[in-house]
Amino acid sequence: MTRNPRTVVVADDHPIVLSGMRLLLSGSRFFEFAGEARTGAEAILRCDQLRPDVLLLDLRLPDLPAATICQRVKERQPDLAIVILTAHPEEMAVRQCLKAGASACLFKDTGEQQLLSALMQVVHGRAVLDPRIAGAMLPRRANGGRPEGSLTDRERDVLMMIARGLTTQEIGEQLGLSPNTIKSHSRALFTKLGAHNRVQALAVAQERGLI
Amino acid sequence: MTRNPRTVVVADDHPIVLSGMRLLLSGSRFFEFAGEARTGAEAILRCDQLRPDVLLLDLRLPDLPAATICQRVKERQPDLAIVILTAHPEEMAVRQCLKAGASACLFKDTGEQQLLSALMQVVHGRAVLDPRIAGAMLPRRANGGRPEGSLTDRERDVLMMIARGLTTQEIGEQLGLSPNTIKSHSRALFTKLGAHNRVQALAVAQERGLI
DNA sequence: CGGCGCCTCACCCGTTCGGGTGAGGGACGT
DNA sequence: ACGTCCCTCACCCGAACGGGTGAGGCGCCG
Repeated sequence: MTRNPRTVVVADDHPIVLSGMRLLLSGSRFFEFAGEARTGAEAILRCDQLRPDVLLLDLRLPDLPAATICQRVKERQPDLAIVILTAHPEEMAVRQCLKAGASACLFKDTGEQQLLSALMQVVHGRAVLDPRIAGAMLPRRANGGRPEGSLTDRERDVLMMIARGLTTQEIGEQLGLSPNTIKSHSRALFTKLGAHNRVQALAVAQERGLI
Repeated sequence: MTRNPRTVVVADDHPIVLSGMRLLLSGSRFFEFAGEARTGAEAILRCDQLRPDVLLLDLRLPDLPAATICQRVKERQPDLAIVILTAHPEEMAVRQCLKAGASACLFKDTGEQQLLSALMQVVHGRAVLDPRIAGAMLPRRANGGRPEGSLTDRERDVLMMIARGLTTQEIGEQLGLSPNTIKSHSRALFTKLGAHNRVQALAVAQERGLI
């Protein structure tokens, strides 16, 4: 319900990424490109100055290790969400960042919509790990090795039926379940997709190639 | 179903736009950033060299009028789709470009997903005009031979915004209209599409290739 | 001019959705 | 055995949606 855009600071030594992110964020009504940094020191400074909601942090900056930056920034702003961006999966560095308070880790080849949706999830308090690194990151887990943030079987069922234009009631009949159950699954998948309603969920799912 | 990605050449004198487009296109499995140009002459050259499917063309380039570029390029490659990008709505220039064979005109503040969706439509042979310029572009016609049962401009606008996951309220704000008006358009297009709700409308529109 | 289509907006009403909370049972791994 | 996750279902409530009806303005065509 918070209609104010979340402010984002982007820290990356590649200008092309900065401009790309600026464009990307300016295209979303949910986010605002608040500032940029090309070094770790600058990133810490910008966060102090601008008090953003999110720090988008390149894993490799010329001056400081990303984990150090995470730690420093988190000391000052525990509520800041940190999203790590990396070109190559460097397990150790990523693990250290997560330990230091980062909320998410994404690859630089992540699609725009996925990136936005991941940011959306992060500002809603969820952690997001790129599937390609999530496996290495989480050898544990009680569930069937399902990647963080992906949908359960039931949620996928419901998503498909939503995509076909069925109402909650109809989906319940189709699956032989109570409408309440369908609503539960809907809510769950909306949260996972960072959507506020079923149409947004479809938009996100489409971008992710889920449907 | 898995087609080859459509190749795109981007012509713009703002590097930031080029890099933004490169990032955007590389995030879509439907398109490939084939090349870039900073001048009109370079754009024509690149199209000759690369034979792309789409030319994304800034309305204002330092050396040549966009309409001239459209004409030159179309002479050599009639099948090339040209999409005009503009920061400000310059009616005359846009009109000339369309007359010279451009397939679409979009504003530079167009969101990523809208832009991609517009490109998608263009490569499928449809014309796309930004709503803000479409009005000025088409002062003609009470019903300019619109096929029976097809959507009006406004209805299409609303449909697109519905597809992006916006609520009735948000669409109204976006278009500067009352929510009541949006509801009227929604009802109209639902009826035309034989849908009972917006999700069904999207399903139908998708089947018919409207989006 | 008069009709028609489109765009605009209003009000009312019932249904559906989205969000919050709580809870029980089953499956599985530690 | 315990924890965790998933699936199931319930109730409540406010917001959004879908449908009906009516109406004024505008532009175009006959």
